[in-house]
Order: sequence, then structure tokens, then C-alpha cells
Amino acid sequence: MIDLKLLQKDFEGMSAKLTRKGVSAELLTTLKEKFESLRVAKQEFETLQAAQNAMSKEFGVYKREGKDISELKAKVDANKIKVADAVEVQRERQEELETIAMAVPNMPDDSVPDGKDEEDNIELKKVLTPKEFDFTPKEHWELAEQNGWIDFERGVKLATSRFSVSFGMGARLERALINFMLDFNRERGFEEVSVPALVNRQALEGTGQLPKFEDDLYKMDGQELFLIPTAEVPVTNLYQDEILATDELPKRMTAYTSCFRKEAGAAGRDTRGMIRQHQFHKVELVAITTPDTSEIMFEQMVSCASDILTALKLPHRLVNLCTGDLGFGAAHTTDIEVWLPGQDQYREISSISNTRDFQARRAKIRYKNGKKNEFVHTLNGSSLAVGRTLVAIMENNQNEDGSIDIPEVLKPYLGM
RNA sequence: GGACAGCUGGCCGAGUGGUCGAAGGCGCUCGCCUGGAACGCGAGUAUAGGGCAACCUAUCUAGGGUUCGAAUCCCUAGCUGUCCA
Repeated sequence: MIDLKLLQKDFEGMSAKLTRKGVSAELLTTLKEKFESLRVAKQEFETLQAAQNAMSKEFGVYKREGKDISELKAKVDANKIKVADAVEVQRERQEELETIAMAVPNMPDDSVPDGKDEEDNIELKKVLTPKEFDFTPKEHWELAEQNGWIDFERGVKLATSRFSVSFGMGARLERALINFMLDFNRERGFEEVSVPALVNRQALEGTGQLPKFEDDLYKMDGQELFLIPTAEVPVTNLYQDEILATDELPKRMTAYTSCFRKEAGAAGRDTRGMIRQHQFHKVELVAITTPDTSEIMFEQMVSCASDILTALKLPHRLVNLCTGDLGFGAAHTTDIEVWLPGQDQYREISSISNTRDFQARRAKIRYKNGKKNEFVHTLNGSSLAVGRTLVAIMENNQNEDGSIDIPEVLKPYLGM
């Protein structure tokens, strides 16, 4: 959530930043007014409640001393009605404010380029040069089927479209990749955690998926539980509503989970193959830091993900997402795109974001800065999307006969 | 699935309608004591919000209710434990 106090203090500054994310100045003005009117309502309630408390105390004294209470009772009864009204007003205003405030995205950093969509993202650097093929490289679904690694039809039979099944070496490679990534992350100082794949509404509000993006989530029938779209949700929310000691920070965690997305807005995109599935494996990095160290952590997380690709000898590039492509909660994001020779283009395989205090404010994750409690910074990033990594291995390591070379670093994980 | 018991501050634990934001203990912080430490002694020690000082509001698992007034009574949910299926 954006800082509503800051909005009061520096309306111009915040409005300039949020306009770049398509938030209108009118909405922000409304928000500012609602915040102020909530403050007034709170004060009114507190004044009335203070009177009520004082009179109730007096009531006790009267009773003990055996005085006549009828006059006091009349006063207190009258005030009680006022208190009830004030509570109602306050609740209404609170709700109005939250409805608006929870749907406002994070402020983009100044370093985020303006832009409409991924076309406007800025390439930061390339790592490893794509290999020249002396034949036309195939796309991964062709290779996957030829090698018997992935069965797209049977996935659809079991569930619906955008589900697939891995067999044999395909399945083993997925498992090897997950283990390799988790080990790699652990060596970089990220503690492995294993978390629930179902979370409640509060968790999703904490990280920003709700209330705005409910359409893309799978919800349990008749229960306020959702399948996680990313491990970022359970892992970040581990510390929801907690005040962490400074020496506990930074918290660095890595988790492997399945992720579930309806892909409601992606009809027709990537319908073939396993680029865009409703269920996919992902190894995630999450960090919780003090505000002054979050950018250092960000660089470490980007390096971690990029170095995994380098270890797998997969060419990739880093791009700085533009305002139009930036996610709801992110202040800035670096995407890592892996080279897919079959598709003859770079495709997203990881996304690393610093949300600064945006999620911390929603999830109430704070730390003790001396005597004061302050919001932490939270960061998240994939390292990596497992299915897409497998796709990249297939396409980059293919031979003319369709066979695929196994990356050296994975061989120990495959007993080779 | 059924029955019962419980959920209080960092931890343990007292508290069954008003003087309880909460005794006592442990822990922690500071001071005294000491060559240094332990022991002992003294003081302090929840969180959030508003004024940003006095002070006020909220919080004893969560949500609702009764009452002038709730940690304390009632209802619902969650969790934990014990027993029975």
C-alpha cells in the first residue's frame, strides 16, 4: 500500500510518480480527502469514547459510595448512542478508504523507464552469446515430443488446456533443476523453506495479488483459500504482522513450489508448449531487509538468478521493466530473459522486484530501528521458472537429430 | 465425527463484572556491589494510532453480543491438549 501520510505531506511528488503508472490525480485527491475524513471521524469517536469511559468510571465510584445514579445513567445512555454512531461513521470511512487505497499500485522508481508494454523495456546487459546452429533449431514442443519428455495431450486429458505431463528424463530433469536451483540459492545464503500451496485472503492482500487480481487466482469452492500464484505469497507473508529484530535481518529465503494461475488475460498467447501453463514449478527467492540495504540485496538476487543460467550455459539478458510492464507491487523490476533459438527470441524466465515498503505496509512487516518500528523492504524473484528453464535447455542444447545434451552441472543430480 | 479442558505481556503464570494494560516470577536494560564475574540490592521493561507534551483511544486468540462498564458473562470461529469413536 502506498504511504497515505506521505500523500498528505507530498501530494505533488507522489502524484507525479503514480501518474506514470496510470493512476489519476483525481483518484489521489479523493484518497487524500478520504484519509483526512477518516482521521476526523477517528478523533470524534475517541473524544466520545473518552467521555464514555470517564463516566463509566464515575459510575463505579457512585455505586460504591451508594449515591444516586439515575442522572448519570441518563447522561451515559445518551452518550452511548453517539458513540455507536461515531463507530459506524468511522467504519464506513475506513472501508471506503481501503477499497480505493488497496487498488493503488506502488510508485515506480525514477530509474524505471516510461513505456507501454514489454517493447519499451530497456536491455541492461547480455550474458553469454547464443550459439550458431548449422541447422534450423526446433521449438521445444517438437523436441519434447520427439524425446518423449513431455506429453501435452495427456495433461489436457487429466485437467484442461495448459496442463502437461512430464515423462522419464523430462520429469527427472525437472527434479534435477529444482534441486540444483535450491542448492545454488542455499549456497548464496538463502535458507530453504517449504510452505503451503494454499493461502488465505489476508496473505494475498499482503503481497498485493488481492483485491485487484482475483480473476487470475484459483479459489477453493466455499472456502477463503486460494492456490498460490507464486511462492512469493506464502514466503513473504511468513512474517506478516510481526516486528523483527534488526539482527534478524536480512531474511533470505528460497522455496520451491508449484504455482497456479488462471492466465485469464492471456487467452491465445503461448498456447503451444509449456511456456504458459496453469500449473508450473518455480524456485523463488524472497528477501526481507532494512530499507538501506534493499538495493544491495536486489543486486544479489539478480546475480543469483543470472548465475544459475550461466552455470547451465544458457545465454540470457537482463532488462529493466518499463512502467507499463511493471507489476502492481514493484518499485522496479529486472527481468531475466533466456535465449530460445527455436523461437529466435529472448523470453522471460525470471523476474526480480524490489517492492520497498509497499508489501510491508500491507502485510504489516516491521523491524525495530532503535526504538522506532519501521516497515521493512521486501524483495522477490524467481530463480528460476523450472519449466521455462527446461524449455531453454531443450532448445539451446539440441542437436540436429533432435537429441539434447544434458548440462554438466545437472549430471550429478541425474546420477550421471 | 463426539465429549471435555484451555488459549493472558518476550516466556511462565495470577486474575470470574469497576480502583486491571493487567499481581508475581523468569528474561532483558540501567545503576550499586566486585580486581572482574556470579550472587545480592535498587530502578525500569507490551504494541499500534492520534496530539507528537501532558494526555487520549484501541488491544488479555479472532469476530460478534450483554452491560453505564468485560481479561472476567454469552454466542460463533480458529488453534492447542486430553479422552471417546
